[in-house]
Amino acid sequence: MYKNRADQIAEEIQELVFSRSFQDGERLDEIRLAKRFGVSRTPLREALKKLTLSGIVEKIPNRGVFVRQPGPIELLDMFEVMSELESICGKLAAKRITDIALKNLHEANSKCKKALKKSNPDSYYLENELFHKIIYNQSGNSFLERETIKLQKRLEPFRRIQLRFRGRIEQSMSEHEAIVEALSSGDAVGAECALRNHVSVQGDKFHQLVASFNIKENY
Amino acid sequence: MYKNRADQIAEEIQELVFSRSFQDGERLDEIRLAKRFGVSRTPLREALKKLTLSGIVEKIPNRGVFVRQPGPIELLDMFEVMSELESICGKLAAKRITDIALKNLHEANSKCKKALKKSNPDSYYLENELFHKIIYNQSGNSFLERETIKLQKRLEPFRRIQLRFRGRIEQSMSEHEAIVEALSSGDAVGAECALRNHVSVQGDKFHQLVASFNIKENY
DNA sequence: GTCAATAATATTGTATACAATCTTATATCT
DNA sequence: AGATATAAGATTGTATACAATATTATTGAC
Repeated sequence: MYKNRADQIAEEIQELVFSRSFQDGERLDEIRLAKRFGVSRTPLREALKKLTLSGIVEKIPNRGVFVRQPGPIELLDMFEVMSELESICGKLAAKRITDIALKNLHEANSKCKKALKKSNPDSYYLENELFHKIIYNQSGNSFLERETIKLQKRLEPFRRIQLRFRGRIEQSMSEHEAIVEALSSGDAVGAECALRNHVSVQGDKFHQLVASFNIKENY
Repeated sequence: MYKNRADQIAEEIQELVFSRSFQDGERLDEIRLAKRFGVSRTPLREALKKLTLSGIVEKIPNRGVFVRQPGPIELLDMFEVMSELESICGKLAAKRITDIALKNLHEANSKCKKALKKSNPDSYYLENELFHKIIYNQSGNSFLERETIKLQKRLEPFRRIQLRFRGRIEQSMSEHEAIVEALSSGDAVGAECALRNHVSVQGDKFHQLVASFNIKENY
């Protein structure tokens, strides 16, 4: 899959940041990381550059690169954009979705239901991801699809935690029904609203998001 | 402003791509470019990596990097997203804009009018950019602001050409009035629609965009 | 004792040299 | 003559060495 070690290392470091192995504000020492990954500074610097451009780390000239976890405010901002992007995808998809994709969407939704019955959050997350990706794709706008996926990836760790809260999966599932319904009947406004509401962080979800900051996997 | 030569070179190459000094599909030879800019391959590769991640050039492993000008379809996709982003900024700004910013918005709009009277497209473009940036900023969402500016920059060369078409500036100006009106009265839906319509590429604008592909500066 | 200046240290930024990989051309075999 | 295999060439990818710059520590003067 990967062609060069640099991109591979970028992904690995990103994982370490997402999993909080690297704390916020921590400096990423080029030389130490190079030794850790068994490479020279050159590919490691390329990896750090990539992470800098995607906003996961911050580079201060002649000082070093530092981990930059989004704070609550920035995270809320990102979720706000995410909900708008998804709602746009839904709006466009309502008018553009193909019959085949609609069938696949139903199928993905069924798999979500099965995961819910087995009360398997991880499985639900995966099936849910496919469900949403079908909608991104059926927006008929490749650029929008790519951008939405990019942000989705960045928010993934936080969404995953959210699904762990009691009742969240059930609520998510019932919202899916409204989305499918709207897309099936070509109701652009309905799809738009259903998706915005599905993704946006408001009410209880806000508190859950803030709470997720302090969650330790131990408990 | 710049700290390292690599980022500086990235901007310069980007300019060359935007100004079509580098044709679509053209290979960017690392060694030749390094000589041209008087640096070694290392900073030049960093520059190319940056451009790759922003999508301006495409990197094929072990083959090289190639200029990748968006085709008409991709460009339409990007404009569709741009109009939606702007409309979101407007929707949010309608509820969040400060009195001071509203005053600045009026002022920026006045300057646009002056540029229109002098029939100075370049001046109009600059003032217009400020006008829009105030709205992005007053969305109260920093992440949205950054993302919108990023896309705006990428579409800049095309928007600039569009403004050259007869009557386009006058039309743009009258649309501004509706935007200011909506934002002043806190009309979220009005601002949303006005901005989407202002930016989206439809009708005549579509043909102008397609036509701009074949425009030579000589004529 | 405190402030400033200079030296020492550490870290990033760049250049060059080398290795790996892919493409292309040529030669040989069927 | 065509196809395949091998070798030559070109280009990217990586390692290492060096230069520039910023930070910190130390020394000296007031």
